[in-house]
Amino acid sequence: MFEVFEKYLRSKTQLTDEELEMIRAVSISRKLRKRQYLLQEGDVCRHDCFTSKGCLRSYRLGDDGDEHILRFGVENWWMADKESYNSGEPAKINIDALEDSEVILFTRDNFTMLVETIPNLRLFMEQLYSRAFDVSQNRIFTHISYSAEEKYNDFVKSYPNIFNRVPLHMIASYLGVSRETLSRVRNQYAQK
Amino acid sequence: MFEVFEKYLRSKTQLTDEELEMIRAVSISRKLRKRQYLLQEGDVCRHDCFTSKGCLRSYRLGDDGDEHILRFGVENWWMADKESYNSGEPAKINIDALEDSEVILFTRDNFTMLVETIPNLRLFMEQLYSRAFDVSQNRIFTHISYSAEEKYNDFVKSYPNIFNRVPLHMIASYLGVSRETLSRVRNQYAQK
DNA sequence: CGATTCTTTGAAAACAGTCAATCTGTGTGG
DNA sequence: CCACACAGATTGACTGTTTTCAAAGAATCG
Repeated sequence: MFEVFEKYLRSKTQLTDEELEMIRAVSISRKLRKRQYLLQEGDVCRHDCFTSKGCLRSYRLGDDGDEHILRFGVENWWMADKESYNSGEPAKINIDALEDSEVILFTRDNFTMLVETIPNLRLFMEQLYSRAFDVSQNRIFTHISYSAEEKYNDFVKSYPNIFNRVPLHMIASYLGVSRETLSRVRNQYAQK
Repeated sequence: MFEVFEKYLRSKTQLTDEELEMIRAVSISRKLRKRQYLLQEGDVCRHDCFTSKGCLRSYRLGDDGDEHILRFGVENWWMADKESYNSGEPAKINIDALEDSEVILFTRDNFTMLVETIPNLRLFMEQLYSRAFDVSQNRIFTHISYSAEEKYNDFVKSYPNIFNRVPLHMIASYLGVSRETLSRVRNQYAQK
C-alpha cells in the first residue's frame, strides 16, 4: 500500500531512497470500508492522511443537523482536520469513506520529525499548504460571486474525476445548494 | 512607522533585538491614501504587506464587472495575493485602502531570507499561515450552511472592529449578498 | 426480489436580487 | 457659512431564484 505514496512522492519531489525509507518507517497503512469513519466530530484529529486508493469526504454538521460537505479526497489527496490536528482541540468535522479506501497515516509528531529532517519534504509540504490555501480562497470567491449553475459548472470543470464518482446530492452539499436545485440546474444545462 | 510592527512581533514572538533590526533593515514603509491601490489586477504581487494603521481590502471582479470583497485588513493584519506572490503570475485580485493607511512591505526574496535566517520568525509565520487556512475553511462552511442573516450575525460577532468601520455595502459584498438584502436583514434583526 | 440510496419532478412558499426612488450624513468649493 | 455633490443606507414594488415538502421514478446492492 505504501507503493502508491512512494510513487507520488517520487513524482513530486527529489527524495532519496533513504529518505523514502525513513518516511515509510513511520507510516501507518489503513484500509477503510465504505461508510467507515476516519475521524469523528469531538475526537482529536491525530493523523494527517494521504489517500492512496478510494474516496473520502470531510463534512460538518449544521445547527439543523444536516451534513455540509467541506471537501472530497480521492487518490493522491490529503485529508485531515488541520485545525484539530494543529491545536489538539476536538474536531468539529467528520471524515468518512465514500468507497472502500486505502490510506497512509502519519501522527503529527512523526510528520514534524520528518519535515524537520528532510528539507525537500518540508519544501514540498509548504508548497502543498500554500496551494491548498489558494484553492480555499478561490472557492470563497465562487461562493460570493457565482450562481448555483455557475458553481456546478465550475465544479465539473475543476474536478471531473470527482463529479463522476460521488453522488449528486453530495456535490449539492459541497456547493451549498439543495439537491433538488442542483438536479434542476443540471437538467436545464443538459437541454442547451 | 516600524514601531507598530515591532510591537506586534514582540508580543507574538521571542525575537531578539538583532533579529528585529534585521527585519527592520529590509522593511519598506509606505503610506497609502484612501482609495489608493496597493495592488492592481494584472500586476504581479511583489510584496507581503503588514498593516500598521488604517484599513485595506482585497477584492476581485466578477464576470459582470462588480467587486467581490475577499478580505478586509486592519491594524496588525497581513494582506497580499498569495497566489500571485508565490507563483509570479499576474494577480486576479485588487488591494486598495479604505482609509488613509500605513503599511510595512517585504519583498518575497527578503522575507524568504528572513524566515530562513530566523527560526522563530519562520515558526510564527507557519502558525499564521495555518490559522489563515483554518479561518478560510470556516468561512467556506458559513457560505455553504448559513443564511444571509446568519452570515451577517456571524460576521458582526467575529469582526466587531471591522463591522463598525467599513460601509455596509462592502460587508454585503464580503458576505456574498446584495446591499439591499443586508440592509433588510439587519433592520429585522434590530427589531427583535 | 425487497430494501436502500439516489435522482427527478411538481407546486407552493420563502428568500434574495433588481430597479428605482428617497433619505441621510459628510465633506468640498464657492 | 451655505449650497451642492457625493457616498452610503434604506424602502417599496416587482421579479427571479432557491428551498421546502411530498411523491414518484431509477439505480444499486445484498
